[in-house]
Amino acid sequence: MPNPSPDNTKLRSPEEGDTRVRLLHAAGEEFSRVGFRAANVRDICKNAGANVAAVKYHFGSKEALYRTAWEHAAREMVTAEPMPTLGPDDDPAVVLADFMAWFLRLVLNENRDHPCAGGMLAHETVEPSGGLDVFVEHVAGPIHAELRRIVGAVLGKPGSRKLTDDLTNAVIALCVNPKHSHAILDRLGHRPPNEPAAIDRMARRLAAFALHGLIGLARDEHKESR
Amino acid sequence: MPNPSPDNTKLRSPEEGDTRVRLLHAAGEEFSRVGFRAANVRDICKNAGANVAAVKYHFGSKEALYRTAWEHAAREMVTAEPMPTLGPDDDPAVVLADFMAWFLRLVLNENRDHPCAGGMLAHETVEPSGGLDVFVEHVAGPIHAELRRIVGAVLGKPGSRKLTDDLTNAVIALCVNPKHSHAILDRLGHRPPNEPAAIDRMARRLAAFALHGLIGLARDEHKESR
DNA sequence: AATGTTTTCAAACACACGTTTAATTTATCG
DNA sequence: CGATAAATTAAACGTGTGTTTGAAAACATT
Repeated sequence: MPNPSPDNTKLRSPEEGDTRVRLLHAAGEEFSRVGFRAANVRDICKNAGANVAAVKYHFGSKEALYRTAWEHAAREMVTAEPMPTLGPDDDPAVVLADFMAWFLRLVLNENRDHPCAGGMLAHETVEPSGGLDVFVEHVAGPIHAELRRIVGAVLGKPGSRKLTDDLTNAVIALCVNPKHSHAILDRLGHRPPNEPAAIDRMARRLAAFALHGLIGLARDEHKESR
Repeated sequence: MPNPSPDNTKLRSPEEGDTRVRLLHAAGEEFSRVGFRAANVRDICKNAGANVAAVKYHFGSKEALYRTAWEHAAREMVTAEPMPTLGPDDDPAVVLADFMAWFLRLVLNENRDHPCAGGMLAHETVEPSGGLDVFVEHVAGPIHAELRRIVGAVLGKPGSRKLTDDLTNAVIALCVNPKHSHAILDRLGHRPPNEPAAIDRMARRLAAFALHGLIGLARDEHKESR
């Protein structure tokens, strides 16, 4: 048996698997930067100050290392900051604004609590190689579900399923696009913000935009149906 | 001199460079599917019914082939259907809706006039390798500029630069996200539409959403400033 | 037909990269 | 200390892949 540290994902004690942890860090950075396929095991090991064979010894293969890095990243993303949820007495409009600000921070504020997840996700979206399932189950799924509830509450009366879905996705689009289209926006001279204050300003704007859109649309539907 | 067909990009006569054209087609498909790095010259040549050496002979290298395929794709994207523009007597709201419908068709309706551009763009966004510059100059740039004019007109009074930029990007986000997040939406059970009718329905919804958002925000600004 | 040019082809080259091996060092423990 | 296990290392292996070569085929021109 080549892998004598059979634990699942995270380091147990801060000491165990020193090189294992370093490898996981370096791997996260590299996978996040260039994606699974383009990532280079030798480079990862060099950055981790480890030998090439270490990845086989500690993880088994490049792919296993990738999966582990993904679990790591997904967990970081979820635990970094709690997701706002809609309580029974909350004003849906306020919660929506909070939610969008939180979401935008999650997406844009890459350098802090979850340095790899964003980049890994971007690559995984375009070139799925397994990590997406982990991500959807632990991150995207819960986010989507809660946001859908909030959007539904803002819309008021039930409304069609498809409409709520489309609008939920629209709100997501607003928050996610600044990151997704980063490379293009850059070349167009509109670099997305990265300091918390600027992110918050943008979030407020987008929330206002979304709110007006949602309640306006709800009014239209209502008018139409009577 | 190894490349005796020195024309810039497109086929002149339907006969010239038969294998050259076949190569360009196959390359477009493959690059669109898996991106530059993961694309395989041998596979491309096999699908084109050409020899491996053909890519060197006709284009010079894999990278040159990629650039040529990109120019091809960008041109297809631009010429497929004319972009709606805002004339002096047009209603900005109507033009915005038209524009968004056009944009959404451009993005989602992959299988028709520009089968490769969408996929190539997606990969290029995540892993830039040169094609992005071509794309931004010929496609993204003009689209962004015109949409910015339209958004400005909908907003009415000048308004801050940054606000107009953010909102332009917001509208773009609404149109582009269904494609970008395709893999995730799929796993969540919300497959984006691909038949023209469904695309149009979605476009109308998103346009209404955006319109309410824009004029609502413009009202807020106005109120705030007096 | 002869000659020169353009195009195609099978084979091989060169190198990057994931993986593996076998030996060496380091840690653990009776 | 000495023995067993764990961890690390340098070197090599095998394969995938972009590129190149040199010759043959197809084509054009006189």
